[in-house]
Amino acid sequence: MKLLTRDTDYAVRALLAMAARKSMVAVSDLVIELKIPRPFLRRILQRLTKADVLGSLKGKGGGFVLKREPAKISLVDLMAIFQGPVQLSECLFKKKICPNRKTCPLRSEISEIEDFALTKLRSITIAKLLRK
Amino acid sequence: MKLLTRDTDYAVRALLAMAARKSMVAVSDLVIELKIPRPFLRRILQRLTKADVLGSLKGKGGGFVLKREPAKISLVDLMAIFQGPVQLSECLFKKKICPNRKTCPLRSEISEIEDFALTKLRSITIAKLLRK
DNA sequence: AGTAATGATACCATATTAGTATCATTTGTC
DNA sequence: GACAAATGATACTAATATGGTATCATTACT
Ligand code: FES
Ligand code: FES
Repeated sequence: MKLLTRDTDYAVRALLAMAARKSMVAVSDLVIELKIPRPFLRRILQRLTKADVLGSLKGKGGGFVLKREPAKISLVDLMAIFQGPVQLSECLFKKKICPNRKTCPLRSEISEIEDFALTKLRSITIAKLLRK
Repeated sequence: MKLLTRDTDYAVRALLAMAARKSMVAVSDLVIELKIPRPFLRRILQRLTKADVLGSLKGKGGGFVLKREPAKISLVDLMAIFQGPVQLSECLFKKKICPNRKTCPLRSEISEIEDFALTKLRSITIAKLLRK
């Protein structure tokens, strides 16, 4: 089971590169550095901009900048942006097996897994990854 | 993120039905009870048979029976059969970010998530689900 | 022999993921 | 103001995974 999709993966790499520079960067530059297909990377950065993780400047000399602190960008955030919210606790069996969700022992186990995963994933931030 | 795929889901339901009966059942009967498309269910049961969870008997009066104890059939087992082994700790970033896996702080966090999930999922067995 | 079952396998349909292409809009520079 | 260099928006194609179907061979009971 894949935990991260490729968008998320690329987003992390791009953010790491940008966090290292701190200044406005054009996609062209990042493409050279990261070797990610240009239009694909563009779309990813645009989504990050919409999500307010990046800021952008149009026109000549424009590009993208980090807008949020690296310590405040975690894997869950990025997963949420590119893969939808991390929720493993959706009813596994679509009501066929457990009659009511309140007393379902399955749900409680799954919820624990989710909580655990969320905590861990939240602790992995761009800042943390940068320190290496 | 979907934790279980539909095959797994259906497998659980079928196994529950079979565990309740304990005798040889033909697909036709299960189809009526479970309302799962017949050829699809057939393929699922065949895979379970290959995995030695079920036994089967060909020919008239044949069908499938539970071969393994309900307490020894867990969600991880079924996930492994239908979705491949549960391993979340595959290197997330394909070597681009962490130079060497041994000292990777990410890996340790992810491994913890995986261990936790595995333990929980292993504890959910057909027997346990049946007790309701 | 005939029939009712599974075994094996190939096939089709749909959804998700990965990646591309294009045109509009903004902005700095001459 | 014209031009060039950037992003914004969006629509499209390709590849893969999932969900589901169809078919024929094989086995076994009657
Ligand atoms: S599995 Fe859905 S409520 Fe228990
Ligand atoms: S993310 Fe792959 S080794 Fe750290």
